[in-house]
Amino acid sequence: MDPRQDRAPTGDPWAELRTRVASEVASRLGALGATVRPADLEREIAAPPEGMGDLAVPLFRYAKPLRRSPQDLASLLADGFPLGRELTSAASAGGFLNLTASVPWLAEATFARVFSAGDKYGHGTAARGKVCVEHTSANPTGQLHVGRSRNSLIGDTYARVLSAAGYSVEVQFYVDDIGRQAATLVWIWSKPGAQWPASVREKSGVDPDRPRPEGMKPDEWRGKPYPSASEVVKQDPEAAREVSELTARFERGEIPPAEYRKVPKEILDGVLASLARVGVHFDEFVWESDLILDGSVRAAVDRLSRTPHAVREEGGALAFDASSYGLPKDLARVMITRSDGSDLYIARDVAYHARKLAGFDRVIDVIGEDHKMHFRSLVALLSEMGFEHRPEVMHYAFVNLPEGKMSTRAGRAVLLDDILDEARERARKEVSLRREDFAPEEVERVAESVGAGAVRFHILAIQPDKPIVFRWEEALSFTGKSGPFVQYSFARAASLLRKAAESGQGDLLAGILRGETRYLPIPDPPDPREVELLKSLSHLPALVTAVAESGSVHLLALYAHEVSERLNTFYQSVRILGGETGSLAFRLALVAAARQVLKNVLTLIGVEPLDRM
RNA sequence: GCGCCGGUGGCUCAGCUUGGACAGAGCAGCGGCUUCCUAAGCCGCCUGUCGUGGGUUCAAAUCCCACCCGGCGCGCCA
Repeated sequence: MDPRQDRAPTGDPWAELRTRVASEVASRLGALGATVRPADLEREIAAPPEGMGDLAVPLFRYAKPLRRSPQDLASLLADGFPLGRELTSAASAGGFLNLTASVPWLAEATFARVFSAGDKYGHGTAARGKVCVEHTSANPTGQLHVGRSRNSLIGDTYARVLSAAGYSVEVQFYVDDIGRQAATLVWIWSKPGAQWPASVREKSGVDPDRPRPEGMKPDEWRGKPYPSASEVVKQDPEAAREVSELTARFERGEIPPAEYRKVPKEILDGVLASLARVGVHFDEFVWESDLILDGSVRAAVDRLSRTPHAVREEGGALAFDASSYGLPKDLARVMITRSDGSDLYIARDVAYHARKLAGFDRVIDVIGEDHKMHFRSLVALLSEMGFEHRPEVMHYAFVNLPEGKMSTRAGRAVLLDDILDEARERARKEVSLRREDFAPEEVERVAESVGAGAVRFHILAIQPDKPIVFRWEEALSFTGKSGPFVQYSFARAASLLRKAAESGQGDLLAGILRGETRYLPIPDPPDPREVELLKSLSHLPALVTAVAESGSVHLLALYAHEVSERLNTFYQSVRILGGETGSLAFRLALVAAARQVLKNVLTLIGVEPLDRM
């Protein structure tokens, strides 16, 4: 009989207790004459300051209607509060009812969930709907810089969290292969070298008649002529005409998609290779030009042109008056097509979102804050077309450099590839210094992983709303609040468990991992550092739920740091193997649970858990 | 000019949604810890008018208003 089958508990260890406390308090307040909804009260339950228990019920708002002081109410409630097996004390303090959880109960509740759910600990148990997360969607015009990759990291992490919360998630990359930018690059590369404008040849340093140089990524090589070519297109009307002609021919079906997309595809592949280094992957690529070729864009424009707020401009361009959708007056005119009848980006975006809304319960876009207005317009257009649910958006602020805005054209951008390479170099030095026992391949593997972990964690640990001023030294930190610190803590736990198995505790450990933790002897009193760690471990399920709700992915990184810190403090202060026999099982369980929690949260934030580093 | 977002110790950031108990971390600085489970660690010390001013409240970093500073945006680019 698998013990996991035996009433395997799931979810948040605290959930039931909170509900019980809320209903108890509500009924007691009710007896005093107040009308209190348990659900409201449950929401109000907070965490008291350290050392004052685990759950705090604020009583201030009930004081006035009951004509008693909050302090009185708290003492009244604390007196004879039913503790059961979960609670060890109920105390009144400054208008709060503070409840302290019993450590044996919490240990049992947490361990049972961690070990029965394993890699799924913290994940939601109910299946939710289908959600589409679109992120990155960078124009295929060259290498990704760290500003752009903030989009990828936030989007990727959010997708992981939604999936953990029970959604069926599809991650999409929208490839704009037909806008002016990509078209410019397709245009320049469609010409033999002899026809390249001199300025492009010079500035890009690319000879298109030669194959891609050894060791150069395709996104770098293919992207090199972009700034200068785009300059030419801006200056020279003939060049601009050629670009328009090229896209027009493609839209008429005169150029096979595979041929037209050759260059964008190569750039995309290069970008994807870089993103893969930081653990970012996609399920689906939607090529913008397909939406044109299959008629979706035309259908969307037709539909929009027949809506009451459609406006035909003087030159013949189609616009849309969005003032009734709450857009600021001077921004309310949204342009949909050009005077020459060609459609603008938003027209194609509407077609794309129409398709997504039809196929998913939730549609989430991760886009930069510079697109806020665009998104609002998009939502207005979709509503006008009659879509009932709206796409949701996660905006993030830009990553700037100390010397100003990041700009590839101004040569002021930090490329994702470059920061990752530098991170790997530094990690390699650290690893070789510390681990002389590692084979060269392992040094390499760990260095890549630690470097990527540092970069990924650094970007992710900051609230998306906050502009980041990017500094190399900070992004490459391997200590303190960093990815490698969390990886290190995980490796340390993993190492200890290996040692435990080697030193004759294999059976004990195997039992713990099978979830046989119900009658684990708990030290009495437990060390406060054991309790702090245990409490952190118990908080993952509630956190995942909250982040799935709010999109505050940075909280996961901060949580990973908190667990690591508490694990290290605990680890440093007590002896686990070869310590007091009475506490061995409990401490091993703590380490095993911490290892599992760190693994799960690292996976959520896309940093690789390393068994050795 | 208008709109949206940010402004918390020397630096980088949590906390603000749902006001509550002394505002928390990391880095930097200073001082300790390794015959012992990975020192990428641990312990201690130092540093704060929570941009400014007003308001609401028993209670404001958190809510409201005004202003200041920074970022982003403001119809035929994406």
